Amino acid sequence: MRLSRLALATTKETPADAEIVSHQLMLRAGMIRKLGAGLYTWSPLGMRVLRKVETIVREEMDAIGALEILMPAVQPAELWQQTGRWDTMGDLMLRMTDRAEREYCFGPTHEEVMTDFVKRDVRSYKQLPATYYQIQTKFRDEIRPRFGLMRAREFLMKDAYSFHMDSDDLAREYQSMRGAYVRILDRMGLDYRIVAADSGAIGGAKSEEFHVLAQSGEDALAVSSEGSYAANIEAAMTVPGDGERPAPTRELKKIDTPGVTTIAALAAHLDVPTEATSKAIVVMGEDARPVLLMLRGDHTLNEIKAEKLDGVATPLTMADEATIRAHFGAGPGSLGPVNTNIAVVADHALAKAADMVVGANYDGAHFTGFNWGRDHPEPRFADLRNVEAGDASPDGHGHIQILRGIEVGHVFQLGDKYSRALELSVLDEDGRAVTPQMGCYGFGVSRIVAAAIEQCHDDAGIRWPMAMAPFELVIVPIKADKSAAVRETCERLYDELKAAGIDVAYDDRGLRPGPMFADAELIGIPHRLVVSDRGIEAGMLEYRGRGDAESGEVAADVAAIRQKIGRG
RNA sequence: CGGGGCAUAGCGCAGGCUGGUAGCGCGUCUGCUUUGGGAGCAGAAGGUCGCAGGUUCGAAUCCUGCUGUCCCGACCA
Repeated sequence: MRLSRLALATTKETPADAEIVSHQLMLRAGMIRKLGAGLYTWSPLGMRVLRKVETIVREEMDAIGALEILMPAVQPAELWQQTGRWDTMGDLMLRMTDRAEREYCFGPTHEEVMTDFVKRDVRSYKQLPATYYQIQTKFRDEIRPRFGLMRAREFLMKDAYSFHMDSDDLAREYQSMRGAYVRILDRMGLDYRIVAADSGAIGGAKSEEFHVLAQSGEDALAVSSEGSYAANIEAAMTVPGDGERPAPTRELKKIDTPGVTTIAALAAHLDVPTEATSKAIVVMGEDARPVLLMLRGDHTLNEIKAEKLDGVATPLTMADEATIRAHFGAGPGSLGPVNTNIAVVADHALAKAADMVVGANYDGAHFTGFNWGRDHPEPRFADLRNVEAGDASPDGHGHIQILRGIEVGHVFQLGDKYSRALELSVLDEDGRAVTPQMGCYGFGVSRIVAAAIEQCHDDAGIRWPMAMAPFELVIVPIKADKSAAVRETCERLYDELKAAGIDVAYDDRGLRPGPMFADAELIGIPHRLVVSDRGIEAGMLEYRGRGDAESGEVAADVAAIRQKIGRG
């Protein structure tokens, strides 16, 4: 590609409304332009990157036998009503009405349409298993779109769906798809982790997420320092800990703690470490009565774990102050298990605690010397808290480290949630109707472009991994307008490199060297060749890799160049 | 949806308090000179100051409403 024809639109200045580096660099490099909140146009330069990602994804999907299709972006409401998601999706779904007042949505995902498609054609076990995928634009009306493409409302996603006669075959395909994702990310050369995940609103059993590691990542990942355990912090287990609970040594004693409503203030007031205190959180139960959740003072509640507790309302709802006062006689900050008949669920970390500090259910008072069994019946113990750095790893090897990640892929074993709701049924070998098991597998095509930049950039701009770069190599002429030799050498190299299958850019824009170098670095081309009279006289070109500190040389012929850039 | 910003030339910003000819930098265009890290000189184009009302002789500026957008929170592949 001749850069004079690419409509490059780079800028020196960083747009004011771009917060994270990938958003800033994509705007500066002219890869995308904002149309509205969470809506972006991809420029010719950006499209080159997007297409490279799509190509890798498509190749790996095809390689595991997934079949490409393309479903409508606009979907009738009826299908969504059948699975109940027309109501449960809420405002995330962009809804619209046609001229006949029929209701539609712009698809935020495609389980319903996919299942319906299979239902029309698949009748026999002989037609399964089958895996379909598409690369398509989704729209999710995010409450708060942000960070450019990282959390856009309209985005490009590869979504795949598989159908199976039984869960063993689903598990097999799940592993196959997981392997394809590993190969996709390996080919892209990104540093990533696979973590156990909560399956969230989509439902289903086993699920794992693929995260590109980056400091700006929105997700926290709990990863074992020595073992293989890795989980999204939302789903990461904590280890109960072993040993016996010490015997009580102190009497239950009420103490005045006026104005003390936070753990930090309580610990300071009593001159004890925060882990010697406890915190009480009141959530609504399934029967409209509240449930008291108790954690060690220095721990934080994992709301997903809390929501899954038997007896706790879904979605998790914090009790308001009026409800709390009605049941406890005190406000938040002084709550505890003593003298209540409210159901108590305590985190494992409190199971081995003795002589605890708990709220007294009187404003401005706490108890010290609280002991389970003696001062309150043994509560139900459960895993309620967020895992923290330094915790023992659940797999028994090493401790937990917290990493930040950007979720770019998610694989689920869905089970029969959608096939059952949409009455998909096929006949097995014995002629019995079976509801197929489904898997679904998402991959954020546009998001991974941003994620790659978050992981791969420097002060000068983007440092694409080779597989994602808009061009592999750029030819930069020096004083081309003065030197026929420079022009001829550039043209010859450009033609020969193209013929050799190298994705080469030729900067024929006639700019001064500075802007050409700056643009090449900003848009992140991995290899650069500089053609000048003084090099031509020596039969050499200047070569510099995007990450190199210094320029080197390479002979001015295609074989030498190919060797230099690892394409020999 | 709650809280907080912002909206003036293609981009980044000043001006606003104290109402009176709309400015700066970058970019763009023309000419000449330049050509190894975002050139110099000279000239030029480009703005219903987000929208709608109001106050006023007069509004970018003051008042009211609306819209858009960004940030924090809850939510989320």
